[in-house]
Amino acid sequence: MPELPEVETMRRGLSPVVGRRITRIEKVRCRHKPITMRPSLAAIRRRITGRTIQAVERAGKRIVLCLDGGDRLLIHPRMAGLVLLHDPPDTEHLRLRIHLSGREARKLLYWDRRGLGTIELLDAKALAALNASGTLGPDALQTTTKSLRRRLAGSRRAIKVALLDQRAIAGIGNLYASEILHVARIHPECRCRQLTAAQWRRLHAAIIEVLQQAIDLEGSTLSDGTYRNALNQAGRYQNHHRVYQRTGQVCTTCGDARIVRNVQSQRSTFFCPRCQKPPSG
DNA sequence: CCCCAGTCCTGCGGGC
DNA sequence: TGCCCGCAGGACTGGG
Repeated sequence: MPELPEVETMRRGLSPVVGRRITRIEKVRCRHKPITMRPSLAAIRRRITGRTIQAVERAGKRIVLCLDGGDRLLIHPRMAGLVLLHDPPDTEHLRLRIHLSGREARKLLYWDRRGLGTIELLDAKALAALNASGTLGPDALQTTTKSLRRRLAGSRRAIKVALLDQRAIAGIGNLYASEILHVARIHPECRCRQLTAAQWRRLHAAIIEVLQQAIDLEGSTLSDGTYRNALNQAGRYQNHHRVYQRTGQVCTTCGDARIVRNVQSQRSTFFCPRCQKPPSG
């Protein structure tokens, strides 16, 4: 499931497309339901064919292709989407080929096993409106202890649930939320309001540490094998998971308690009951 | 403000 | 062996 580290890895892998012109957008024949595109594929095609990709950025869990003239193509892989330069995992779920000028890396591919991903074209005005709407909070890697507190400390929500709120902080998903809280030694059911100054500092440090290490190891490829980088290679951070999908296994930090799974907001949470003390009261 | 259930979508694994 | 069901969860929506 692409979260910040996986999307950042994809973004880095896409650097060869910078400076290229979009020559053709090809919808791949696919037996599955088409993915959501806004506006329609035809309209996107009309507007961006012939444009040059000036930069590849990331906004939370979205890849942003910055085009000359100010338009932005936002690719949001959601659960099972990949943005690739070569060799998709299979051809059955290949959705889109964006043909580019130049000699190498002439195709930017969008592959999506579940089809939950979305592709949106925004002009400068729509982009400004999106930024103003607060739909997408500040990037998790750009937060400070102070900004984290300012955005979350007043909430009555459990910290695990709040970390998943992209309006508060962008980029953290279900996997990294559990990992981050374990590093920070904070129980996932602690209410934001009850966290101490020391806990906020540890939380911020853990966000940076976990996300940065995961980026260094090119993200997590789970047993379903879906996530790959832009060159269709697996990540390596899954070998460093402390709690995620480790229910019943001994915690590697305390070497004593076993990892517990519970459900918050209909989502699995994993934690160590010894390292992460439950909230008092 | 916040919570919850439902929705989108497909593949996979468990149970029978 | 095959079928059905539930699960995976990011983001959004509608109702409370």
